[in-house]
Amino acid sequence: MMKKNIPEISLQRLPVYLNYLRSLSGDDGKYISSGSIAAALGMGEVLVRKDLAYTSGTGRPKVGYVRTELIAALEDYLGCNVKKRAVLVGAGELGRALLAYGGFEKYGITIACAFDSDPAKAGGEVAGKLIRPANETAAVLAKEGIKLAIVAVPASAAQEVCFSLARAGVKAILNFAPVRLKAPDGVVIRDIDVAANLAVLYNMI
Amino acid sequence: MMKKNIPEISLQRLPVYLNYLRSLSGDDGKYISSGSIAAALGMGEVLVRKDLAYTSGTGRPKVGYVRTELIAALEDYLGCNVKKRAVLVGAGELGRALLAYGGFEKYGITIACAFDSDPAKAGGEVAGKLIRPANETAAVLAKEGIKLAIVAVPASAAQEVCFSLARAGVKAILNFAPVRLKAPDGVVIRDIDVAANLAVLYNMI
DNA sequence: TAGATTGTTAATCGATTAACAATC
DNA sequence: TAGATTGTTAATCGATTAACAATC
Repeated sequence: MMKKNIPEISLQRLPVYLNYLRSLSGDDGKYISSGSIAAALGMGEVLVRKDLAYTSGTGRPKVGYVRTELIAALEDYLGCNVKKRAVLVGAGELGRALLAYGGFEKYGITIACAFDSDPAKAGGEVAGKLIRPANETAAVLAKEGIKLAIVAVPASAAQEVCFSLARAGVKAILNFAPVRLKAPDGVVIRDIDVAANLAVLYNMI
Repeated sequence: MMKKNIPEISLQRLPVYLNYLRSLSGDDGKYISSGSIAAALGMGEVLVRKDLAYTSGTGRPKVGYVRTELIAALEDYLGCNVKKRAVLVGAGELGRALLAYGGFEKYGITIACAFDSDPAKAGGEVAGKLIRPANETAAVLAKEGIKLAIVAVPASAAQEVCFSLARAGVKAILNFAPVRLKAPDGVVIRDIDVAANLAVLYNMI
């Protein structure tokens, strides 16, 4: 299903490199080596080179990588230059915070609108984004050809929402409800359970 | 540093089991087998047994695990019954959503208060939780002996915030700023970059 | 008892790291 | 040229899965 033959775990690290490279200013020099990236991020330098090799961001022995070229290679590989639209389902506290969050644009992703099953919320707007009634979901997704969704509904509703999104053509779901969602055929899912993450950290102290 | 000798990756799965077991109702039967847990969560059954063995939630051949005992073992192992306090730094959109989020209580974690460097926000309240001025951070953390923090400040400020939290005695940080934070000695960090997660998903379609 | 399920030991698989030849 | 750095092949490490003995 994955278009590219990069291991998922390497793919997940690409945004980390991209963020770091973007955070450097012009006067950090034109070139950057895998060793200095690795040191800054606390990783092994061979790992960095291997990951970067997947993006075909190609370095030069002795000098390293041209920072701007590497950024461009990563952006290109990750599809940052492809305009994509996503929807958000569940306009509760977290949902509204995500609607207002501008960080998706870095990756070429725009949140088109939100859906909520509460009629009292429908019609409202957050950060200029309309909250629509849940029963319009399938129609809007089909009409706009949207493939990405963020789920921020209560745990009890999440799996059902996931199935309807899949029926409406969604191919990737980022889920914030604290349930492990079963993935419908041809749909990729990533579950982020914020509270569980903090609980796990506590156990690592 | 980790108190227990469980692999981190197993530890991260424990909340998944716990959520699933809690979601079952009483009339799903007294016993549950590793096989049925595995099937429900889409994982291997040996993996489930190995993970559960770390919690000493011990099963009986032929019958499986007593669901309530297993839940108790997981809660106990994860420290859900130990009352813990956390603070939130950065009361922006996401920060305020997290302040209002009740999901931490499942793991025995209470968010005590928030801090924000914007004087206009200080003094405000979200879900009954006070937003205090950033310059009170060290004093409050020391006084309350708080070890857990959630960081939801802009990327440019996150590393500095991380260092001050560490100086003030924080041992674990859940970071939502899109930067890989360097971990001060004795501090564990988990970075969650929401936008990057969605971008990665798009590349897995 | 027979059969189902656990817990554990051994085998496999995949990811990371080490070694090193290529090269600018 | 010599030295630094890349890219790749081989070795290591750790996690998952398979096999199976123990047992209720």
